[in-house]
Parts: sequence; structure tokens; C-alpha cells
Amino acid sequence: MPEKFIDNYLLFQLALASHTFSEEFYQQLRAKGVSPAKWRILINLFDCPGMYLTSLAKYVLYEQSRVTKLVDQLVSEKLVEKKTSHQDRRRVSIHITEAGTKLVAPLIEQAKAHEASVLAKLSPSDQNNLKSILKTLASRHIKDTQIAELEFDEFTKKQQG
Amino acid sequence: MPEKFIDNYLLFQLALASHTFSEEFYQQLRAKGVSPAKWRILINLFDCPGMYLTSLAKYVLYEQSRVTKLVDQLVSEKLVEKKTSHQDRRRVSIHITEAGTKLVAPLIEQAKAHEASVLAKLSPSDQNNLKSILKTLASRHIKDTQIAELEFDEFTKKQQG
DNA sequence: CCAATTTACATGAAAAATCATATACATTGA
DNA sequence: TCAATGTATATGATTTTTCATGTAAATTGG
Repeated sequence: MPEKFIDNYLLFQLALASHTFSEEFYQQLRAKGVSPAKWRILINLFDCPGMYLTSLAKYVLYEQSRVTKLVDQLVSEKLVEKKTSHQDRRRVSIHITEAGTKLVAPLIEQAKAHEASVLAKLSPSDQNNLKSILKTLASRHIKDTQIAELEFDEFTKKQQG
Repeated sequence: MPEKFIDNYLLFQLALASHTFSEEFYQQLRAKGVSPAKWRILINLFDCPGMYLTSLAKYVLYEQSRVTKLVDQLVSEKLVEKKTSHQDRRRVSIHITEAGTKLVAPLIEQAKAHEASVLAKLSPSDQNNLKSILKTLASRHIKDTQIAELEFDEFTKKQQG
């Protein structure tokens, strides 16, 4: 078998790894009746409740209009709530509900267990290398898109004030 | 900013990296009128012409019925051809055409340049670490799904015989 | 050899995602 | 102040993708 371009092409390698392991976990999610898209939304809101819709969209890597629709479904399932901002009445902050939290909390434990099973395929040093390299790449991305800091500052200000 | 679960969650990190850099390149593709899905099909066929449809689907990480439809579109654009197998008349091998090759060849050069720009964000040792770690993860996947070897053996036998 | 099962691919209806654009609000600068 | 511009989200039509299933061919086991 000759070396193919694809097999050494970083974007393909990343897509393959992401796809393979995500699909593995999605099986577990579906078994509990949670779609991958809703999981992504919920886990992000669990981590950072009150996120504005557009920021949420950037975090979950979905288009804004798609997130609008997913959030509306989650609202109808009482798993999240929308609140329009007082400072800027165009903006909508999304909060995970008690029920939403009850749903995701055990899934996070499952996710951690699954992640451990994936990392177990690698040596301890490779485990660290992989995560740190991905963080390097991610940090540049976050810096480029200027989401996290701004959003979080507003969030903490509100909590403190 | 406290550490969020998500930001240290491997599946999210992989999805973020894959998404970010793929989207970057997809901009270039779209500028040339090629959709990401068709690029994936074409580049795989370029690497391994004559692949059977189901194997192709596994390689490009798309569902079989989706690949059937994408391939049919590509056939109508004269970029690929379908040939039913003589050994097994259920199977269809897909071949990239001259026109298809002409279309992808320069895109591969663009992809290589883009990949270099992504890797440039990392130190040389991290570049090697990342690729080798991803290969480790991928090799297990390929082994699990038993595609490549089988498929290629048949292909080379045909060429030799 | 043949019924039962499995495999490869196709198809059409249903669901999800995207795209273009609308609406409502906010900001900017003359 | 207010017109022009920009931003946040919503909406509906279109396109994509999935899901369930169909058809035809191959394989398997009696």
C-alpha cells in the first residue's frame, strides 16, 4: 500500500480523529435520547450559562440560524431558557435550566470516561503532547475570534454587580 | 476565566481544530466553485482510483447514500465515472476522470500550502508529534474497519492481472 | 442446488442545515 | 438629532443529509 496524500494530510487526519471518536460517543448519547447537536449546546451552556446566542454559535461551531432553531427546540423541552438582555435588547442570553443540568451532568461523566478510553490508546507523554498541541492551536483560534474574554467579562461583571 | 470542561475535553479540541482549519481551506475551495463534500470525494479518488462506493464512503466519512448522490452529481459533471464490477455486479467502482484530475491537481497544491501554514503555528517537534499521534489514532481506526488493505489488494491484482 | 441470509448500492420521504434576507435595536458621525 | 451603518437574532425557502427501505446480486448452510 503506497503512502496516499490523504493519509498524511493534517486536515484529513484531524477530521478522521474527530469523526471517529465523536461518533463513538454519539452512540452513547443517542442511547439516552440526546442528539449530538443538543449535547453540544447543553454542555457549552453548562460550562458557561447565560452565553449570548451568537457567541454560543461560535463555541459550538454551528451557524447562528441553526443555533437559533436548536435553542428554540431546547426551550420547548424546558432544558434551556432565553432572556433578552437589558443592556442590549437585541441580544438573547441562554441559560441551562435545572432539568437541563440534571440531563447533562451524568452525560459529562460518561464523556469523561469515554475520553479516558480514547486517551488510553496513547502513551502518557503522547496524551499530554496531543492535548497541549491542540490547546496551542485552539488558543490562537480563540484569540483570532475574540469571543471568550469579552463574553466572560460581561458575565462575571453581572454576577459581581 | 475559569477552566471550562469543554476547553480541556479532547473531543471538543479535536472538533475545534478540525473545524477551524477545514473551514479555512473550504473558503479557498468555494472560491474555485468546489464544495467541500465534492473535494473530499475527488481527493480520495485521486489517491485511490477505482475505489468501491461503500469503501469510498468510509474513507470520506460520509454515509453511503450520501456518497451515492454526490458521486452521481460528479458523474453528471464528468468529473468521475462509475463502472460495475465484473466479479461482483452489485459493486460499483468509481474512477476520477481526466477532467476531475485536472480540477483537483492544483487544489492539492493549495491544500499542501495551506497545511504548511497551519503547521507553521507549531514548533517543528510539535508538528511531528501531532502527525505521529494522529497516525497512531488513525491506524487503529483503519485496522478496526478493515478497509484499506482489502480494497487495495483487489485493485493492484486487477492492474497486475 | 436452493432457500435463507447477507451485502452493495439506489431511492424517496422526512429531517436537518444553510442561505439570503427581514426585523428590531444600537452605534456612529455629520 | 437623525440618517446611515452596523449588529443580534429570527424566519422561510432551498438545499443537504439522513433514515428507512427497496432491489439485485452474492454467499452460506443444509
